[in-house]
Amino acid sequence: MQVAKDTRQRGSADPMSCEGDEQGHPRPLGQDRYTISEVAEFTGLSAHTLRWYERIGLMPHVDRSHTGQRRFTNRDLDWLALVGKLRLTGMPVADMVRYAELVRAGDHTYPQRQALLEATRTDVLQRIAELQDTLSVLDHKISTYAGARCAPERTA
Amino acid sequence: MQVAKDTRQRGSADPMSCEGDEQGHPRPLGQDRYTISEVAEFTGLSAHTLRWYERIGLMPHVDRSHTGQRRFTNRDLDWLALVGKLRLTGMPVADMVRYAELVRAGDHTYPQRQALLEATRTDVLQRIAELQDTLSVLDHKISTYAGARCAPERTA
DNA sequence: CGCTTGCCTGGAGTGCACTCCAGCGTCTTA
DNA sequence: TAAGACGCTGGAGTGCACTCCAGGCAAGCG
Repeated sequence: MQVAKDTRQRGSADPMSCEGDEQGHPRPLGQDRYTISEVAEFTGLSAHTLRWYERIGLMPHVDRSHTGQRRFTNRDLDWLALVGKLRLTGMPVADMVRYAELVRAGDHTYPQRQALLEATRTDVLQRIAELQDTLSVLDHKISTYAGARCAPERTA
Repeated sequence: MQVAKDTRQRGSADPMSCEGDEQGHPRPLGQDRYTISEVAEFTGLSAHTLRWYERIGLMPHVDRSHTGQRRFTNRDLDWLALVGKLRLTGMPVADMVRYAELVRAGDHTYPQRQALLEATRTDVLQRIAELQDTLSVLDHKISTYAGARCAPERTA
């Protein structure tokens, strides 16, 4: 399990790549091969989590050094950035795995991927609306407390 | 554990109450004493969850009928509505319990409650910003898929 | 050469927020 | 008054998303 030569260098972030063209990371190093701990520090995920993501298929298979250590590319970093965004939306990991599978399956899954993202988009819009609603509730209560003239409600 | 007479009727939602004056529920029944299943249907929480909320101190102690069954009031419904909102913000249940404790502790905790809500508010604002950021990423990717002219990225 | 540091693996453990169960009592409608 | 729906309790179980562990390579250094 630790003999996978350092093969092809997967041309770094070419500006026309489709998965992972988000907004160009600060690119912590000029390099295109990061160790797991570099990626951990950079993404805020733990090394454990990164390995786990790979195990469950949420990462495309990551390159290995000649001794079997993971070497992440800029493309991997971009993918992780997308995953991070999707995670913020509350999308379950299983759904992200499904999306990753579609990506792995090839170009012919474009329509499904688009549909999935559009569903997510709808979701996000709704969540934003909910939060704004919540915000107004909070503001209301805060102003009540600010003008602290309020009957003792439920306190015996 | 099942002898708690139907005592005081805790004057229903008087318009100046401090906890739970959000936006007036559709008030499913004209009554002020609801069974657990009514509340479950109304809030979307399960009866299990309602009992659990009470156990962990997230509900003020709920009235009981003469046979020990729970009888929720409009005020309880209002409280649950607030809890629902806070839950949407991703606030951990433990924090909501802390807030509930402050409410139980009496009026002198107004400043802490206000601080807690303001922290939550900041949180919510940040989360909205994140989601809007995510939204723009999604829109970008969706439009990429829509104009489906995109190189075969990571698919062998 | 030995030591430290970093990384590897499969599998077990954790924390959160429920969710369900067994076994029992109560209420309602026929 | 009998049947079936509803409610009660403490405690065990579930699903998710990590998080940690033991035991073991491998590279760099004094």
